[in-house]
Amino acid sequence: MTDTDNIEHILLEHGIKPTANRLLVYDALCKSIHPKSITELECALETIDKSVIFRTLQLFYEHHLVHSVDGAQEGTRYEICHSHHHKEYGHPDEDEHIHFYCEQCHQTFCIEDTPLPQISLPEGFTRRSISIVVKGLCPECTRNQHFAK
Amino acid sequence: MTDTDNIEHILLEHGIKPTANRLLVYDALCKSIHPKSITELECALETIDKSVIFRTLQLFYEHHLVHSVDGAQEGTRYEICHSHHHKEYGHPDEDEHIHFYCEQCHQTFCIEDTPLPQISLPEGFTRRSISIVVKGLCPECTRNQHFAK
DNA sequence: GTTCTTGCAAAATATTTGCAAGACG
DNA sequence: CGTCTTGCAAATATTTTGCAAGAAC
Repeated sequence: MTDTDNIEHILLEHGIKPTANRLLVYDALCKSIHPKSITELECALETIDKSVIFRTLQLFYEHHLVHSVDGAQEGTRYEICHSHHHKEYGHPDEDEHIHFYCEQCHQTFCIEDTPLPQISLPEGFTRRSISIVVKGLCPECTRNQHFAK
Repeated sequence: MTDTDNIEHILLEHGIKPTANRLLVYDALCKSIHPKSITELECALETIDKSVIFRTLQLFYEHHLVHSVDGAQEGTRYEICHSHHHKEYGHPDEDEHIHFYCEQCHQTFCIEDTPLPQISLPEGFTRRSISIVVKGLCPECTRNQHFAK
């Protein structure tokens, strides 16, 4: 599905020149269930420098190829944007979804089942994206919490 | 309103010993419209070391005295929690609200008018807090954007 | 005296930029 | 050539911890 040719095609569609590094970064993001931080990507892609990863993600973000997730610790995380994107500023992507950050095990989960709520902003604000992060304990840590009592 | 005696009272109510530094940090947060980062607080409170501010905010957060806002850049921001708090884990605070982060001027706004949407999580997750950050352009930057065209 | 808080220093982590060499067209 | 991309180094920024001195009780 997401083989090299495919990714190449996707990048081109978004106006990004498909270099080898970019294909690798995209691929790594695709293969992950959880959104990934720059550091994690750096570990997964030992051949690529973090500055390149940084600039790649920046590029991807500008071209609506990834979402950014601002979990609390360990910096921003990124994940592939699967929807059709909107080129005009002010149109949010369609596949944005809620994230859950576990304060115990520090993992970020994608909550895809729950629909993104409709949020109306006061006059004047232009929306580009939305980030909803619920924090607390994930199922496993919730269970452990109970045992601890 | 939020004079020293008052703040002292609030801290005590939340089980926090009201030291001089803590009163100052609380006071600084109260006086700000926008949520503040550790760095900003460090500038505003020149007498207090950032490690103390860090630990103070951590303490406040644990005791539901502040919310944390994960705007993209410049790290986490904090703001006073005005609602009654819930001591049990899993009860979100009541006065949480949406934030807007301007990607142009990098300012974080509190959107208090818009009600926080009801969000249901899958089974097993325990919620502690929720952070909703809409990103885009603030009214002023939106206006400038138009002129730029 | 024991515990908690503070300030300083410093480690650990994350983000961001400069620049020269190389790839691409 | 001229532009874009890369890798390395390094500057910045941010978060976090260790520890010893001092305050609080």
